[in-house]
Amino acid sequence: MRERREEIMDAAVEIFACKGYYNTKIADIVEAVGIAKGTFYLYFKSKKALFLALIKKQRNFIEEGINLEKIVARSDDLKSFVKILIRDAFNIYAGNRDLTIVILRESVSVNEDFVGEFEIMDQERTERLKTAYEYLKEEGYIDLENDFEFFYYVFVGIIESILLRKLIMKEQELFDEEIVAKTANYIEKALTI
Amino acid sequence: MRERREEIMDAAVEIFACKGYYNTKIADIVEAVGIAKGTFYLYFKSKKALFLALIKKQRNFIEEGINLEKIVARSDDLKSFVKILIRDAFNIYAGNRDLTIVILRESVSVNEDFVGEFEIMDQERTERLKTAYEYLKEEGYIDLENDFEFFYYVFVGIIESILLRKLIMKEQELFDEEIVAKTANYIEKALTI
Amino acid sequence: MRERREEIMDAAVEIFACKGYYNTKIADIVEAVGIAKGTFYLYFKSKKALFLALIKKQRNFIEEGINLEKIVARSDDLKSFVKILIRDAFNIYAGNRDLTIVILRESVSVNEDFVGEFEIMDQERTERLKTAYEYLKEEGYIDLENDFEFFYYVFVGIIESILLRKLIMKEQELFDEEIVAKTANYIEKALTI
Amino acid sequence: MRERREEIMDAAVEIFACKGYYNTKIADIVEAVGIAKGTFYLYFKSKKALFLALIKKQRNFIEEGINLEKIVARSDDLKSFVKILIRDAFNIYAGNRDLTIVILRESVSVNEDFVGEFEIMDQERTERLKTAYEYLKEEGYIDLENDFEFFYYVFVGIIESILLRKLIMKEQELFDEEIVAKTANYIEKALTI
DNA sequence: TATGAATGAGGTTTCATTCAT
DNA sequence: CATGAATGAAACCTCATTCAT
Repeated sequence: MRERREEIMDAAVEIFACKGYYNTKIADIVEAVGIAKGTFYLYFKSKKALFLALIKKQRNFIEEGINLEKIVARSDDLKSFVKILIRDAFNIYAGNRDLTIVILRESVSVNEDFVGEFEIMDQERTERLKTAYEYLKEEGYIDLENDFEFFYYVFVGIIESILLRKLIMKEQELFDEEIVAKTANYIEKALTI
Repeated sequence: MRERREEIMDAAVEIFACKGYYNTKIADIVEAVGIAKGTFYLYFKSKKALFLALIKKQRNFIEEGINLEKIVARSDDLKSFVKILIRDAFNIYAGNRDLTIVILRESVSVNEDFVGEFEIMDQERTERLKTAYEYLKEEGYIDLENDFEFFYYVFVGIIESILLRKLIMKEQELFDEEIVAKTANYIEKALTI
Repeated sequence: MRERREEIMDAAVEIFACKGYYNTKIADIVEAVGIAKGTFYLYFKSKKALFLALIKKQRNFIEEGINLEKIVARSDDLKSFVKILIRDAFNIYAGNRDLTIVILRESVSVNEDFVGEFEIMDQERTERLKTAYEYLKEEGYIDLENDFEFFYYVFVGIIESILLRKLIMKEQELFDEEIVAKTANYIEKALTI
Repeated sequence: MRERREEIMDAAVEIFACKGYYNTKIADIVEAVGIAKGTFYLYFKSKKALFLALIKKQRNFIEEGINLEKIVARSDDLKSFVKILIRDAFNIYAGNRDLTIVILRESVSVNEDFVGEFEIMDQERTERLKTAYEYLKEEGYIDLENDFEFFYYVFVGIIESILLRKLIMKEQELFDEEIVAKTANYIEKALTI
């Protein structure tokens, strides 16, 4: 039997993705899981704690799914680097579609309860991108003129834009190789002189 | 004296931008304006109606502030077109910082009350971009291989990414000519072969 | 120009008849009259005061419209007495349909603000009926066994039952001579040995 | 322990009977029961829903308490028929004094939320009376001249008139055999040639 | 007289959380 | 571990009434 705690998180993610954090009631979640309200509080001390656990889960997925050293090892130029990075990223997101939707949406909206956590997530992403940026610069793959700020905007902006529209349309095969290639292509062009 | 209705909208925008839609109470708004609760309901029949009015306001700003025909008339190539478009867009957003934050954030989160309105806003943006896209293609400024889907992702993604980070840091001079130039430059490169 | 105060009362009666006392807002009334809210309070010190004025108005209609001495003078037996009384009553009610509906309905429902007034109205009616009852008994038109309590139930019950159904159906010619005759007939039979 | 839902209905009936629907607040009801406000909404989704449940309850009492076939079986003539019917009716009403008061009062007043339900109640009563009327006519107990409309007015009017006055005076032994006999007697006389 | 914007007490309803069983 | 009835603070909204103009 799967862990009760996991069960709750899965049900919550599905409902959060559909109705948003504020419009999801504890009653909705426990009904979906098939447990009593009191039981929920045996596993999470509050609704907020549940959401924090979801943020943590997504952070773990990303940490495990994106290994810059491996990507560096496998790539020969800017294009291949970007492509591998994007493929890895899309794999993580497609494999956790609802969780990704939830985190993406709520991180953009404002909730003082979570703002600190989302800042940490963003810092982690910034560090990963910075590492990548430094590597690409050292290798001469991107021009010295490029500053990190816009490197970040291009990467994050294009990917999040695609994620938001693709994930929500619940298509099968969201991120096939063609989309990966195209995305990588546009980002690479933006970053090349 | 400024219109009471405008006063309420302005106060609401400021608080929504800071605390989000759900965490903002009518009590917060009326306190900020310095009126009684009942007075609020003389001007808006509900909290939802207030928010719909804000969406409408932003739609009007955009409609008035972005005139593709004028941009076309003033531009000679892809670079200048993108630059003028971005300058206009940033001007609108910087001139209505809080409103832009509010709309941007809540449009990403999920609220069944507004989802229809945000879809309309997105359709309007899509149409504007489509017009631009067709123009650029006809003029031979962008390659025939470029499909509109990614044209949209690049434009919207990069701009929204910049907006979200810049607006929230409440700096003065958010969108000076240098940033406009840089943004235009990256987008233009992404869209050129 | 008709008296403003009368105008307000007339509009109020129409709306009260349609929506009931509690569901009628001062806003409804002033809108119907075409005056401002403040103006209402120049003529009535409160919603309650308006309703009390309506009760008073109905009491006056009844007092003016039903003259037992005249009825006695015109009648020869139980049947003719009852018939004249009922014709007079129906004339009053049909001539003030909405007001009658309002008073009838609210007198049955409970409102501690008006309960005293309605008790007075009922006492007045009881006294009128008692006078009639005594007269009929003296003349030997009704049997000695008949007690007043049931005399009252028969008269009031049958008439109110007819009123409630007839008035609400907004027919023309509600109380023609045939209905008067029938009503009188049934009441007369009930009261005869 | 009695069902919580029943407890709430009983308390509500008592207060509605005393103060009327509009003047009764949820706060009054929960205080009477000794529960918190939220608890009320575990059992009824709104004040309106509570009232609809009370209407339903009264309809059930009447349906269970008045069995025309049994009355027909037990009666030999108009007088006995009317007497049994009235005894049964008075028993129901006396056994649910407050509920009867509430339903009677609010059915006369106007509330668009319940008007449909009260129309159904009236239709059911009309059908019951129609059945009785047809039976009495077939048996030759009432004259052919009698039309149903006035049969209804006489029955309903006299009974409701008695109910309203007797119930509200909160006497013990409201409907003893003497009152039943008298009521039956007057109605029977009204319906006989 | 007349106005109508403003008031604020008071109503209904929601829902995260608790706790006795 | 599990339950689910109960809680009550806090939210949204209404509307009779006031008062400065």
